[in-house]
Amino acid sequence: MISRVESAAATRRALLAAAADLLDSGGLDAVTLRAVGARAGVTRGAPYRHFPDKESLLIAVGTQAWEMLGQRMQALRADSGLSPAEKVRGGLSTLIDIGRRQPHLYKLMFSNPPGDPTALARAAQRSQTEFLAVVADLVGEQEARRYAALLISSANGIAGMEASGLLADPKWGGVTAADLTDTLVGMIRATFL
Amino acid sequence: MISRVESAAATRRALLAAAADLLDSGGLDAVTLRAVGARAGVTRGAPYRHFPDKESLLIAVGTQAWEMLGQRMQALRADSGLSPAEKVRGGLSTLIDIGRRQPHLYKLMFSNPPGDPTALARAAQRSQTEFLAVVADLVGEQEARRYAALLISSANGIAGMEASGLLADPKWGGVTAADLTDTLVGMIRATFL
DNA sequence: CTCGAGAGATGACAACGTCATCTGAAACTC
DNA sequence: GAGTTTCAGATGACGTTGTCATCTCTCGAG
Repeated sequence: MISRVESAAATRRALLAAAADLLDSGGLDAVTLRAVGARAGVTRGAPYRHFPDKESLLIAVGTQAWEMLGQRMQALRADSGLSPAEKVRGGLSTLIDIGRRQPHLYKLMFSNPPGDPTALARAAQRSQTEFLAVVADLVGEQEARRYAALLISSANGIAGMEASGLLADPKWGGVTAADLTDTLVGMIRATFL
Repeated sequence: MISRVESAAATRRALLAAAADLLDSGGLDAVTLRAVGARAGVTRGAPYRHFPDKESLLIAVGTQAWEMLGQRMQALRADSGLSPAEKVRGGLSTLIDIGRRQPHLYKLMFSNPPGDPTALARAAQRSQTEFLAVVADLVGEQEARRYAALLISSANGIAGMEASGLLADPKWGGVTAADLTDTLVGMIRATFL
């Protein structure tokens, strides 16, 4: 038997999953409270029992994504079979892969909401901390913060360029996101050798 | 006396200016066709005489911004008082400055519309070509395309991180967008010396 | 002078986010 | 176990939005 609080929690999860699905398949415009409710098996008003408004629901979806990324970053850092450079490259690739596979979710993760300007930074905490530690192994504690910020920013930009189709321009000679990541990590490594 | 076509063109310009103003001050949500019309001195239906739909209006605003950036890039390239490295740095700073001063416009410039996936790439053509030439002066024709793509992507990412407030996190030790740009250009220069 | 074209105004419609209110069942009190 | 509280969900309504069909009026060509 399912208790009332269990059922409520299940609905909340269903709403989050529905919103994430709709975001993936149809973009932000497809995420309407009515559609989310319908996909979760409830009506349009039900989400208001779990989230104060639509923006909060989207923040929750983005936070969920950041948390999963944080776990992957931690696993990457803990992987003893990889060199520091490989870990850095892996971290960047992980981020860029989200941008490629789930461009709308990715955009959500980096678009901070007007209502709560700190929501993103809070959600991104763990991912960034893990990545910072990985970078420190490569470039040392002294310069870690600057280079970690640069690397995350660059990876973010590469993913964004790819998502908006700007990288596909023949002007760039068919360069891929992976090429740019390699170039970047190569430059970092050359700088610290 | 103003002719009819002149007045129509003036309305079109007024609509574009109104949309850009509203975007700057209140973000994308503030750009409603009714508000744009009101600010341009017409009613809500008038924009449909100049743009097929709202998305087209926004594309036009973004295209305008890309064109102005293209002009600035050209002027930068033509400036004989700057070294190649300074030109590259200037180009990146110009882009990042737009991100800082007009974050909503900046986001629009890099957010590819569902209706016309090639609109952005077309609008960005000139800016990218100019920047490509500047980069070629620094790293040579051979590697110019890859590094230009990397630099634009990175600048884009830096601007995005700054705009979403993720750079302000104390974790990064108070690093600024300018710091990251300098670090990036410094690495490029070191690689090609 | 006539008339077609086109810019703008206006009314209407469906979809949206949101709120107030209602309903019913689970959970708690005695 | 009966009565009461609580809360997830359903429903109706409202204001706003993008968009379309239709109407008006004025400018410019013939």
